[in-house]
Amino acid sequence: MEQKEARTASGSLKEKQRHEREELILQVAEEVLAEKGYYETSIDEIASRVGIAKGTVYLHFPSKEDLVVAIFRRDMQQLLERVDGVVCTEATIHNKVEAVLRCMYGRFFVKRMQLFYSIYNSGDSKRHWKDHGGNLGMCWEQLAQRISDLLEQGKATGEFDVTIPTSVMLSAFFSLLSPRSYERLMVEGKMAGDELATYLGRIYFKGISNCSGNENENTRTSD
Amino acid sequence: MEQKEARTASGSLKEKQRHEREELILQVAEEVLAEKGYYETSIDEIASRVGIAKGTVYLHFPSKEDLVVAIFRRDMQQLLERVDGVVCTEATIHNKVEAVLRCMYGRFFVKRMQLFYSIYNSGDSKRHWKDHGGNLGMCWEQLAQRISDLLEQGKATGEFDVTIPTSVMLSAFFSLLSPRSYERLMVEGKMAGDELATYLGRIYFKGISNCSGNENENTRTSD
Amino acid sequence: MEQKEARTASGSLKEKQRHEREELILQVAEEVLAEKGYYETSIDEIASRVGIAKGTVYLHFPSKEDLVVAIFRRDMQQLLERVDGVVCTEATIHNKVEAVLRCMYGRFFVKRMQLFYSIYNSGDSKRHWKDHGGNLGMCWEQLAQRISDLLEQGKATGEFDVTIPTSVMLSAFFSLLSPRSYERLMVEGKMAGDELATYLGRIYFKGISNCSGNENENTRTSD
Amino acid sequence: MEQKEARTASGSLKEKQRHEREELILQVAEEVLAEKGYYETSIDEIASRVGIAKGTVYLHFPSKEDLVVAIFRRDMQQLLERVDGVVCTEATIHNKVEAVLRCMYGRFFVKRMQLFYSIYNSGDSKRHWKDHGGNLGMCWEQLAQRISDLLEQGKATGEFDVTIPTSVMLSAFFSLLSPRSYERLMVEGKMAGDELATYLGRIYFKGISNCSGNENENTRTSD
DNA sequence: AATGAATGAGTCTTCATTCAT
DNA sequence: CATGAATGAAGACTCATTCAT
Repeated sequence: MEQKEARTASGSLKEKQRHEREELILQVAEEVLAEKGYYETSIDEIASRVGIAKGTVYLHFPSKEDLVVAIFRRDMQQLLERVDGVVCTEATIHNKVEAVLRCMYGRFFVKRMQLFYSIYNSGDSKRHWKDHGGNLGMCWEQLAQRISDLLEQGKATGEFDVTIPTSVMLSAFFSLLSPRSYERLMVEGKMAGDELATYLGRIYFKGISNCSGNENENTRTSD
Repeated sequence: MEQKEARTASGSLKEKQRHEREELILQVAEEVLAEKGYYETSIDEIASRVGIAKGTVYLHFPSKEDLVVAIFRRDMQQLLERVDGVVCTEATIHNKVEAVLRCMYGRFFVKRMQLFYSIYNSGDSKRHWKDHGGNLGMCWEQLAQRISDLLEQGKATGEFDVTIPTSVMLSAFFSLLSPRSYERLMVEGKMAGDELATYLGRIYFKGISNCSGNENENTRTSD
Repeated sequence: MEQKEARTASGSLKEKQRHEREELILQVAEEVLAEKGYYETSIDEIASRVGIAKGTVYLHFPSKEDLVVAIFRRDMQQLLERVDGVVCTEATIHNKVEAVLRCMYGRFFVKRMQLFYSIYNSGDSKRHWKDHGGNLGMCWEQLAQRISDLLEQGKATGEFDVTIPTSVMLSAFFSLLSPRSYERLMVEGKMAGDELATYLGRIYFKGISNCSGNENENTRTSD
Repeated sequence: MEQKEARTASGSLKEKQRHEREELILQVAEEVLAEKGYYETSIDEIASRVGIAKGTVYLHFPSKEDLVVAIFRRDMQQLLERVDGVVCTEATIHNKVEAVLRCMYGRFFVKRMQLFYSIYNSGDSKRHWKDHGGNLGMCWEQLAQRISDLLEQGKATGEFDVTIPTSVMLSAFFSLLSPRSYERLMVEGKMAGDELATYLGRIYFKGISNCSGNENENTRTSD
């Protein structure tokens, strides 16, 4: 009864609460998924870690898959925003790409990226995620497109090596660090996330740069 | 007494057949696993694809996990042998590393590597595979050690950039191509496996080479 | 706030229902187990006899073993309570032991005891039930202790034969009737449960009594 | 070829060997079954303990059940022979029954009896063993008959209490010691098998004897 | 809206039994 | 005969999903 008074107000209030809860579920789910992997994570665990009932999760996400897809999308959105922010800058192409690299391999996103990798590379991805693939793929494609564009521009300005296909550059960019390797370096190698990103960047950019790399050339001619 | 010869003979025959069957299971299992991932692959499916009964699989491998571990070990063994073969060569360090790279990313091994990646990076790997981890890890460590050694040697000869930690070089080497990216480039980009390996090699070696990469240096100092 | 009361109320309601369901499962399971034995009883059958799904059983009992252990415990508890009730009485030692005997071999408990016997004597009990054995054994020990105490007291008062070790008396007490024999006598011999208990009691008590039993003594000395 | 020479001779030789092997299987099987129980014992284990192939067991016994039945029968046969030997004696009825008791609970047979009990009382016996039940039951009945006769004779001579039904006496006789209790007393109580049998005999015979058991009578009148 | 009990399809695994060699 | 590889039925257990409250 007392709820009737302000239906519109409570509507937006409820809406806000709903959104907050959804966000919380996404955060916790991402955490658990990153920790245990898709198949070892049960809806039960997510719900209990959030402190809600299992059914409530289904009130927000129609299936486990959809939950994961939502995480993908949310993170991709964030990443895209950051990337777009970078692209609009007045910096060098090289610096732009490097900034993007820092986004993805820096301490902030690497956890999320790990999750994507583990699911995206889990073999069954083709069939299993096809239904949602449209959306997922679209997000991913957008990101890939942004980076591709940057790489192409870099080639145009003569910064990047035109003899290497952009698609390969792109793949290499995405593959620079597997989740597992990351963990190794961070935990066993006690390396800071950003330091790592810096090193990887150096390898990558020297690798794709247009510099002649003449010493290499010499060694290469020897075979 | 006369049975003894027969026994050894039939023993080796049986042994051979057993080994063949086992090999067949391993092959098919590897295939299915690569296709569907660990969790989406059921022993039932492996068995029916091989054309045998479920129980027969268990005759050779005491559990699903053991089956996967056996695949790991077998492939690692092969890879290690190849790598060792390469290491013994009289080639440049650079060429040796490149040869190893071709092993791992060339048409032959990439499928296997994909499986390793998908399982190794599946998040729960730490806990789930620990029991067998000793063995698996050992195989993997051996491989990593071989490559680390090569990289260190390359640094010593001045071929590789000493300012980049070997561990990072190693990780980058292992991560050059994620299974998913590979598939993309092969299928959508219609790129030959070896061609791909060549491009990746160029990026990687230029990336870790000791060349000054002065253009890059210039752009880098600008930030 | 208004939910809090409801929550407690509904909590206890749910709790009650849960308990009822659990009790129902225990009853049916006990029945089936007694009928078919541990290994021939499948969770599926228990569930379908209760009229619920297999999973529901696992909602209450984490494993088949735990289900059986729960039955054990529940029945032991009941039995212990009855025995304790008897022990507190002002009756003769003899009468107390007889009352306990009636508990165990009377119509009420004999079914349950049968189940215990069949599992307890199933050969692999040592290994198989060890984990829970702590609890189970404890219940059983308590019962055994009560009866041992009574027997010792009986010896002290001169009612029972001090020349027979209490441990043997105890074992004989527990073994007075095997489940199978019970069934025979009840079904084929058309004997009432309590009548049977009376006869067994007579044999047992005369057997352990301190009476000289001179005829026997005579015949025994003849060999 | 060399086998052809003495087909008849070898026939009986083979026959003997076959019988020896069968006996060996029975012995080992009995051992394992007593150790692990029916359901926890696999044909595989029996075969490997005997040192033969699994299939060979099936050459002698068409099924696991049949193997167990054969053990039953063999042991029952032996027991019956001993009992018959005892019955033909010129001893007192009491002594005869006691001798039978020593057979069953003495060190020699108790292991076998344990196995019988555990299977016979395993709940599913009715349905599960029905096919063979005819035979098994027959053996058992014969034994029961012998003992019943003795008990009846004892009643006739006034040695045993005529007010207790023979069927109850018989059941009590068979139930005097459950396998589990036996183990307890032997292992924990460090009691010799024969000593135990003596104590049980004393309880049992005093229990079924015709002695007035006046002290007991006194205590009994007190309630 | 939130809950969490109930569901049941799907998986791994075991083992008695068969049969080609 | 002996073998032991192959079979496949059966059972314990999990967990995403549904739905009555």
